[in-house]
Amino acid sequence: MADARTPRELDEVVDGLLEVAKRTHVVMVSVAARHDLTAQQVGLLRVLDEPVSMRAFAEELSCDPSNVTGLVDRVERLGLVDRVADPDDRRIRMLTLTPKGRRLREKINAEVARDLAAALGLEPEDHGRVLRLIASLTPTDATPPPRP
Amino acid sequence: MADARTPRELDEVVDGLLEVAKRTHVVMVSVAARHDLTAQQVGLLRVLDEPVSMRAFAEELSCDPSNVTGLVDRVERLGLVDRVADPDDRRIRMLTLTPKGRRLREKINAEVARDLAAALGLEPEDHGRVLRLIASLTPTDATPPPRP
DNA sequence: AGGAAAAGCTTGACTTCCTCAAGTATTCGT
DNA sequence: ACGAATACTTGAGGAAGTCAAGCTTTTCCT
Repeated sequence: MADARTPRELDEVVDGLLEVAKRTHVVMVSVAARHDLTAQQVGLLRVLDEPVSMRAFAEELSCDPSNVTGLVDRVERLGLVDRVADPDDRRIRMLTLTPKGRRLREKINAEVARDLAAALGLEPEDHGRVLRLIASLTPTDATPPPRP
Repeated sequence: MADARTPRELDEVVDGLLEVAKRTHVVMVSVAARHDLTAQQVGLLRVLDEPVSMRAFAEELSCDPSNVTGLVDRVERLGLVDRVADPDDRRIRMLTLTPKGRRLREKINAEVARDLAAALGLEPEDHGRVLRLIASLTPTDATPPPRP
């Protein structure tokens, strides 16, 4: 409807979101580095509250399965994760935290929360608003949109 | 104190923010791929509304300057950016869009806005709320470089 | 049941991104 | 004027990503 305001505003919203994403990434990298890990390795730990197949994790990351092979190789070498064969389907390897991996996961999650709150200036009284906003944004169905 | 609610809520906020960051990244990668670029290359184009030194861009990315050398090499090879010598300080190379680069930048910015809005389910009536929230979050002073 | 197709993972070749250490040019400070 | 700092590049090397090809196991079809 030839509304000139909306696109202009949208540009500012995009800038803001990209800024938030950038700071989030910087936090992930710096928390990871503190434990001699990479941001993706921390991402893997975060997902592994419960075991997940390599295939499922590749989809979570929107990446090729062969990429996950290398990622898991490195994390397994650190003794944080095991590949556990699924008894019902021997093609599947379930990624499972070792006790060491689980301890590190708890510690790292706490640090991510603390540092991210600091990086964004998140105050406790903001939580409600942010949660409501996030809930309304992400269209809970994880539909990755442009599927031509 | 000893408020058990706050940390629990904070965890949900963190999850939401990471989800937003993830979708943002997916959008950047897919827009970039559509033009045979990478997400970082698109990031460079976005920054170059006006010329920027390599040093400044490395700080923007929080990365080592030598990384920018390679990044710019590739984008220069595509004819999107030029290294222009600064007449006042011959150490400095100002990154400058070529006409081709500028045209591509406009097109890509529009696509990022459109696809990001779709990926997050951003409605025009959300803009105001998002903008206010973003403004209150990011501790406005984006204090990157104390400029001597 | 038996064989082709599909699913889950790995391997190998290759690119990009990224860091660190070292090196070159240029400018700044005293 | 000379040493220190700044801006960038180069080279070595790791992590992360893609694609194509291959192996094993499961599923599907008839």
